Amino acid sequence: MIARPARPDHEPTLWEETEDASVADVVIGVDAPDLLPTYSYRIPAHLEPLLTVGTCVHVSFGGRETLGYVFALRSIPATDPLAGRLKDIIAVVEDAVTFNKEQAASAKWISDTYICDLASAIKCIAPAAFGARVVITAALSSFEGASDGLPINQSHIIEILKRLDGRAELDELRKQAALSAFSGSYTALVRKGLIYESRIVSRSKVVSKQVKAYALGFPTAVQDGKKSPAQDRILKVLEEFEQAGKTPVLPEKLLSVAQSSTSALKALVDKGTVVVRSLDVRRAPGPAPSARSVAPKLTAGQNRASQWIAKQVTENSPYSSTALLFGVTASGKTEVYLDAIDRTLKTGRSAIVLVPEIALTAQVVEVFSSRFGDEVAVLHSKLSEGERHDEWRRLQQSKARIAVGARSAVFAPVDNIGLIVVDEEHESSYKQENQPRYNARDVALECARLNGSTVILGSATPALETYFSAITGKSALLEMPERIDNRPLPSVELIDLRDEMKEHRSLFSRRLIDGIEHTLANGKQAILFLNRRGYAQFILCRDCGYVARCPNCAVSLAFHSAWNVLRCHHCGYSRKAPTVCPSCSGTKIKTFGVGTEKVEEEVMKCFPNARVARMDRDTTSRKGAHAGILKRFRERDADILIGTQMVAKGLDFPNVTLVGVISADTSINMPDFRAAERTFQLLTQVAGRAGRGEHPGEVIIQTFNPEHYSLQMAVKQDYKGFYDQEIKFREELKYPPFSRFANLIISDTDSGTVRQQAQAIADSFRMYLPEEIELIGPAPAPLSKLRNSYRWHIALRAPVDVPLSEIVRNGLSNLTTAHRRHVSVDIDPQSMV
DNA sequence: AGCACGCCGACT
DNA sequence: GTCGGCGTGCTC
Repeated sequence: MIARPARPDHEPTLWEETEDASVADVVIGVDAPDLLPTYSYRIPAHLEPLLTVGTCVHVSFGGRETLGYVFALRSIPATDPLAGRLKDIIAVVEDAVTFNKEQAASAKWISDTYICDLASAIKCIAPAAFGARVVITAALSSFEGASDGLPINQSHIIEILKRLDGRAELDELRKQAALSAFSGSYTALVRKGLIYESRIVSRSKVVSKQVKAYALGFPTAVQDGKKSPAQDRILKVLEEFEQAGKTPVLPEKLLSVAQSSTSALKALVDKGTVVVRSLDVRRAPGPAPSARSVAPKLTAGQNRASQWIAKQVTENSPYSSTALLFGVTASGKTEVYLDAIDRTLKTGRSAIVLVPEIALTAQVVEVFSSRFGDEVAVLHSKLSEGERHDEWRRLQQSKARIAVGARSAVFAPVDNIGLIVVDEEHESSYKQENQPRYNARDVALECARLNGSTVILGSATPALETYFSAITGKSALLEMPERIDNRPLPSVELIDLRDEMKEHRSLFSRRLIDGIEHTLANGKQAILFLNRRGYAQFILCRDCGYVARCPNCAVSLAFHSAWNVLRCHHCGYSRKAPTVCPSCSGTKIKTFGVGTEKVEEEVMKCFPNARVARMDRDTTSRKGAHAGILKRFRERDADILIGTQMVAKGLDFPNVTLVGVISADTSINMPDFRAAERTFQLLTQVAGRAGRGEHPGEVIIQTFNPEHYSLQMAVKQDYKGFYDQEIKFREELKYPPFSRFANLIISDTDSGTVRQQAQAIADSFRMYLPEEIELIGPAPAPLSKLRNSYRWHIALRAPVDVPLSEIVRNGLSNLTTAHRRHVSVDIDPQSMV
């Protein structure tokens, strides 16, 4: 692709004064702060037919050349002051991975709402798009006498280029020349014609995987008369596939159906009777779907919900609507999703299904694939580049119309979205914890508004905000209060550890030990839940009180026995665990605060015959590890599954009759207004893993806070009881849903500077903040040092009806650029940590 | 982020 | 005069 130089200062002609100019607003793909969201370029007439929203274009920008993405197309009057200063689009880059019109609107919404630049929002939607680069190659026009009589820097560049055989990529040349003022001298050489440039667009390295596949060649007129039954069988099979429109055929498939060998196939290829073609194959994440399942008869509750949804996706389409599907655990929400998707596909539209954990995607995908086959595509962060590329392309080309995945699947490249399902909508994992800090549930609602789609928010324990919306009429409320087959909810029992500890000091109360013994004796399975990984929360020297702390973060190091290391759960720092105290050389080092590793050790000690599986971040880091552990447990190769919150959500194991919560106190004591809600949700969810089959389940929760209302309500599994109490507290203290928060995090490598900055930023905000917005702080952030940065924070609390993001954005723009660089914003934070 | 532009001192 | 060093501000 050769660039034509854009006219720097073109003179307006009469024609241009009377005609409007076609321009494209382009998002520039360079990583730079303080840029406008888009820059406008003139569209040369010959490129006009190629441009739509999302098209990748090659443009000149700020003296450089980069790629950008068309965000909007419009025409501007010749009288517009910009009109005379616009550059032309240099070229169109075809077949680039991009976004559609609705996604462009989503990106705008994300950048406005969560306060990030448009380019980062687009990076969420089309991450692969930014893999492409403009590569400029510089070549010497002539070797002879090229550098005679030139300024020293210019001849230096020429000499370097000669050494590189007269030709090099510009970046390489710049590096080799090692000149501080490279650009000036280089452009002078280009101007003089001593160096000429050529440009290509380098694409992302991920491409489709192609394999050999076979089809019939020209009509089989040539008969050599010889008998070759194997070849005949191959030809017969190929004819059948051809008629069904399913050629070319993969060799494994062809040979297994035809009962032939490769030699027979090879002979046919040599004769030309069969031809080889290449075929894109899907690098499928996970196993192929098992046999197709059929829709079971819906229960009364499922049916009521499905009827309402059916009405939305068929009659009300394309108007957007939202329903909270409030169904107790094991009430069969998945079946309602399947029914809704089926109806959506029948209207010719597509669907997105969000699940909160990667651990759950495999199970959900399995269920969905067995109903919808290849229509299902999977998207989550643990896919390989190739798998992601393939799934992405299948969705983009509408070969698959159901996208299933974690948070980022809300950006699945599907056209004409009819339905978005957000399963376990209350989960905090839908919130991205780095910039842009979007909540996929809220993005889904906005996306549905833009596409005119129906949204189903499913949960047994809805977020307070969601239930509040439903009962105040902002969305529909579909209730399913009964479990499938009217199975009873599990019985839940609280164990008061204060009493227990007086007589029996152990990780497991006597009641829990009894429970596990019974479960094992009956050939059933148990899940033990503890929301802390590692062996111990920290180690302490009994002689001098030394505690190993992270050098980069303000936290203690956790002890992991499997690797015998101390590890920081925030930054990943790790070092060998000491045997003697580094401070006093004492040997009485003790562990405190139990984690899942310790639970595993104790279980093996107390129940030596039980087969144990453990699932937490440490055992699931390897690709496919989730699926492996769950498969082992499902196939009853393990009796007890120990895990962190990944075992609490959505898993469906009919043989589990006992759930033990080792300690309910970790989440209840969090310094956060959502601590009670989190605790209630987590306990109710984990309790819901018990008794999903024919046998009733029981749940044993150990705690030092048995009176706390979130535990009391979890025992009764009474969401509405919990809601009534919690909503009063929220209203009294003006917490969401009666207000909205924005959290400003100020960070700096120096602890003194960060305090001053936080103070100055708070002062600046106070000057501009409308009266109804309350500024809380500044104060050191609960996690006051993270990855070697000291952190302070400022909380802003606003009434629900003010445009919070806009106000915060104004506040930020009034800061000095030095201050601005140290602030990161979290709109609607999930926690203030 | 990069790159142009402008002002300034050093050297032909 | 001309070159190159570095600070500032803009990028359709």
